[in-house]
Amino acid sequence: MTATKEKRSKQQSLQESCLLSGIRMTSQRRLLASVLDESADHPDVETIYQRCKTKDESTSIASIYRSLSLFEDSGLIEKLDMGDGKARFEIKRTDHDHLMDVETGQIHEFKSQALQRLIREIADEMGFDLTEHRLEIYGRKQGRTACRCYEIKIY
Amino acid sequence: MTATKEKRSKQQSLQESCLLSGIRMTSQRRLLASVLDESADHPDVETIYQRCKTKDESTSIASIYRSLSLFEDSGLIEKLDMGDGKARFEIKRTDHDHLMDVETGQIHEFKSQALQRLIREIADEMGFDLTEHRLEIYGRKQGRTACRCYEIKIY
DNA sequence: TTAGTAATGATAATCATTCTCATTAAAAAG
DNA sequence: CTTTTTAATGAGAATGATTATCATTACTAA
Repeated sequence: MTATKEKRSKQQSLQESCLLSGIRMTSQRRLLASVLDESADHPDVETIYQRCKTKDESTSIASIYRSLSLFEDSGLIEKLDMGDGKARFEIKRTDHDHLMDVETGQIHEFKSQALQRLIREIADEMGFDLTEHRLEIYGRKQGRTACRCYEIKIY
Repeated sequence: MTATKEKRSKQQSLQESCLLSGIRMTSQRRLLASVLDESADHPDVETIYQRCKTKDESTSIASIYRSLSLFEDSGLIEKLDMGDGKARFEIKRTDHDHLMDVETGQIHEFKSQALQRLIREIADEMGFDLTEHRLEIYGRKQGRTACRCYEIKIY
């Protein structure tokens, strides 16, 4: 298990993947793909929209949603659910999962071959071919004391 | 790893857990807790609301949301995200996870000690104390052929 | 009982996402 | 390289799940 801190490898850009998937590439989709290619974090739709708008003022949020869905349906990007009501996206890499710091909200990526293998085995034992999985681990940094705010009543 | 098909064991009802957690129990919360106690499936909020309404016509959807959040914040129930926009709930049992049949949408539960252990280990290796985790496996029943609809072009 | 506080029901407000539709751009056909 | 056909876009309206507001009701603690 190794934490992955390095920036996304540009082995195959999302733009290229789109072409290989036979997705008709328009200037808007090219822009969106490039923004996602350059995002090493896990931006929500509004953030993605703003990043696109920086490069092309005429960007429409409707097209962002439409294209994100298209890319997702083609299996090129992945939707993350981090508890808040907002969808977050990243280029799909089936080789890693996420751990979220419950105190700071920071998202950490990690890879575990053992985990990937075990999940596949479980699906198999249940008579299913694994399509994909979604795992989010929530944790608190060790050595930091839990400090939720409790109301203290003084008598 | 064993699939759990039996109905929820009534070892400790949600109603009891609420009392132990110091939650003030009103008739509405008692009703909601009993409805969840009797639900062996993974109902969404609207369904939960309807089930409560059957037993008490005056039930308000606002209170359902409020009480579900309260129970969840107290760690007594768990919110599931199955891809559609609706939150689904079940009484929290940290000992099992879910596999979703991508064809039928049916949710299967399973237990895996190995998986629980591995997730805890991963968090630990990354310097975190595991708070909880959220795992959904998606799969296709073995022996069933994938049949997405492709447009076929005839020349 | 009687404050004082918290919970409820009804409904309005919010917010992420999806839909509509007129316009524009791309692909196919000539 | 125009014309025709089809798909994609932008703007904004519509939707639908969830949350907030507020007057009313039900607990709790003296």
